Amino acid sequence: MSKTKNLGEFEILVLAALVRLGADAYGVTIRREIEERAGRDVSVGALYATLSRLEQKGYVSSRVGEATAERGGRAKRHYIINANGKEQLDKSALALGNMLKGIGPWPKTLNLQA
Amino acid sequence: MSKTKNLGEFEILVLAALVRLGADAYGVTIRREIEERAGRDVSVGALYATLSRLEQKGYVSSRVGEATAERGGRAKRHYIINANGKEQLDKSALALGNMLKGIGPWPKTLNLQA
DNA sequence: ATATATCTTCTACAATGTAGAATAAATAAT
DNA sequence: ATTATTTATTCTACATTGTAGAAGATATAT
Repeated sequence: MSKTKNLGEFEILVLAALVRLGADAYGVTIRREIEERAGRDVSVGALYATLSRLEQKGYVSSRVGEATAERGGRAKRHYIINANGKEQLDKSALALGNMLKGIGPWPKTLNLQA
Repeated sequence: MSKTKNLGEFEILVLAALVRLGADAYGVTIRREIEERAGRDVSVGALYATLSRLEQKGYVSSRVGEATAERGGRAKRHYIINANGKEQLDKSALALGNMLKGIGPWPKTLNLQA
């Protein structure tokens, strides 16, 4: 049980995207996942800065991938959330969920209400 | 439809507390609501600074209450979320919900999964 | 070699988060 | 009427997180 440090809102979105994407997670896909699913603009600078900070805190790990791009371009840096990061994400999600449930209305597909 | 400006994580908790508390919302009760329900320490300074900023942005309104305390003490400042603030809160909740749903597990009472 | 495509890093600043001391303003006690 | 006590807000100072866009790196295509 590591120390809880209160993730920021954007950090939460990024960590959630990492969980969703699994092995496919790198800059471009993470950005697209958040923009599409959360309906929110994401600048590249904001994304990488946040990923870097999350890595410094030990919540994610990264490795530079093989240069297997199909049409040229720099190699991808793949990101993966680690146990510590998942733990923080769960805590933040639980706190937010407890505060937000029942005060909708939101679409049925969201199902935040208890 | 006013401009969306991406609420911070703590701002979301505070606005949600205002919705929950309704007319009973003032410093002490807001703080207690977040500490109990979100399971998170809240310093008085952090809370009032955030309330002040939310008011500046037009998301909440406040008024100093009558001096009807039963055992002395300064008058309360009552806070109320306004339509603009509720709109932002809903957007943030929707974005977070869409990213977080299905990646639990969380307690059944949370029901974040779709 | 040079162009083009893909992706990450850097720089600089704005906004949000945080804690604790200080202050204010009411009633209660002497 | 002073002083103590209680309740609550405001102030001060700084740390952390959020943000955008330019710059740089590195691959293939021409």
